[in-house]
Amino acid sequence: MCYNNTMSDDKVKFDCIGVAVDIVIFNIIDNRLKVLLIKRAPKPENVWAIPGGFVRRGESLLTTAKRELDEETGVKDVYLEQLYTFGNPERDPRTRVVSVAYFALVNSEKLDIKTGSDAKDAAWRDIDEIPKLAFDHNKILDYSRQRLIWKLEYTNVAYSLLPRLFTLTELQRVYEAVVDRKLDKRNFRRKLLKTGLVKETTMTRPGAHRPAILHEFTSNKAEYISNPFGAFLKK
Amino acid sequence: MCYNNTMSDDKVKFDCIGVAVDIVIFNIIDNRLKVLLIKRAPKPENVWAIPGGFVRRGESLLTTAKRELDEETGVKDVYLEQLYTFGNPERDPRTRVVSVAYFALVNSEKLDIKTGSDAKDAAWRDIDEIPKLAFDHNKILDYSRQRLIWKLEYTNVAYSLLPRLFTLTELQRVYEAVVDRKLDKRNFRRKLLKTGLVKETTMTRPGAHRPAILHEFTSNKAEYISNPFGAFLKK
DNA sequence: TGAATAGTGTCTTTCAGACAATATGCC
DNA sequence: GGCATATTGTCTGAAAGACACTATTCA
Repeated sequence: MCYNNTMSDDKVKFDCIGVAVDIVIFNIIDNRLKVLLIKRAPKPENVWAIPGGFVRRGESLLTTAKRELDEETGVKDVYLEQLYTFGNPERDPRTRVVSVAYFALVNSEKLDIKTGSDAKDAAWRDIDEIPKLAFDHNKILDYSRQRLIWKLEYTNVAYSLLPRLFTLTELQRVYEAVVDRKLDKRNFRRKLLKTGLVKETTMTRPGAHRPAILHEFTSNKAEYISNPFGAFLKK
Repeated sequence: MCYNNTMSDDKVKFDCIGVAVDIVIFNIIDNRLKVLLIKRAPKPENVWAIPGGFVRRGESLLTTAKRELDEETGVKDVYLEQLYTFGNPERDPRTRVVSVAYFALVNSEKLDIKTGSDAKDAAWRDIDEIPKLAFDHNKILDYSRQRLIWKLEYTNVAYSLLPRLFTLTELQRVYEAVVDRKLDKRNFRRKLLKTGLVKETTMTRPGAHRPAILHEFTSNKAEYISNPFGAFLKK
């Protein structure tokens, strides 16, 4: 049992439960959807897991998430939102821990994967090649995958997964990687233009063949879009 | 600081944080969307709040939510889902408490509002007449309102807010109460039929005028619907 | 000029949104 | 028959979904 320290008629008594924040960090590498996994140093040792740690005194949940994210990837100011809270009594065999899961979207432009004190190793793993993870982390990952699909359907967060300048084909590859399905190029572009999500620049991507026009997002703030992809991304 | 009780190389150290579950309980009364509020007996005293309590040893978050719901309303087997977790360090001035908010949908058919030991008083309050609540409960309520709208757009959970048999006008009133806007009767029914959400029965509702055909839901399991209201319920 | 990728338009069907008259039961 | 509520259909514009050819650059 825990108690707070204030005067007696304000006394609060409650069971002692650890509160942790775990983060699913998504990235697109080589047109594939990847997740950052770490190999745990603490128990359970040498098992893959998603990054996370306990909430510290005075930290909000979001602050904890940002700190963990910075420790693992060295990035700040990325897309980050709360996902779900997992609290089954047996989810951590060591002691009672409630995990508030967050999910983050980063792009490869200026990533810097560190190996923090908590982790022996870190690696980007393809979403379709996830090993058995510690605790209930596979469940958390399933959940975050669904959320990501939904986010691409109804918001503009795709900007978080790409560098500032990109081609329309690259953007389509992001959507295809997330929904795990080929999309029709003409319909995708028609739909995309209606959303007002992106605009052309005057630059092109030099390549082996016809150069593609580079685009940028009209907004780098997370928001709902006016003509969401909704049904378009569904089967 | 808290520690678990196992052997030393499994030792886990973490700050002591209370984990509570608070529940937003929605109901439709007289065609208006209502929320169950309680008047607190513990500090802060005599302030309205949404029902809730600490997670007990061995309880999952969902179990806690079900227990609280039963204590407050006497109902079981209602629609209940996790909403969001609120964890700002200052949200409870007594001590550090993280609140996992749930939201529940009940119907008036067999409600039994109790006054539990924690609450001096309980009342259904109109969603548009919510007083200043304890802690950050007003924020929780705002959040749950948004979630409810979304749920009606994309899932069949409306069945939770109505008795087994209902008229189409009554169902429309539920949607109107939630989105807080009048809907076109013909378009609503056309859209509704496409969803496959409801089916006719052979019974009618006796009344002062032309009787309406009673309908029932085709499914009483929460699920996404195939032709969601989506855009229809938006402005 | 051939290879590879970028970019573009039409047709059909379905859905959203606006709109008003008829049907039925009760008194 | 009058009243109150229940029930039903059409038209128009927008979006979804299927589908194939032309344009440009480089080697």
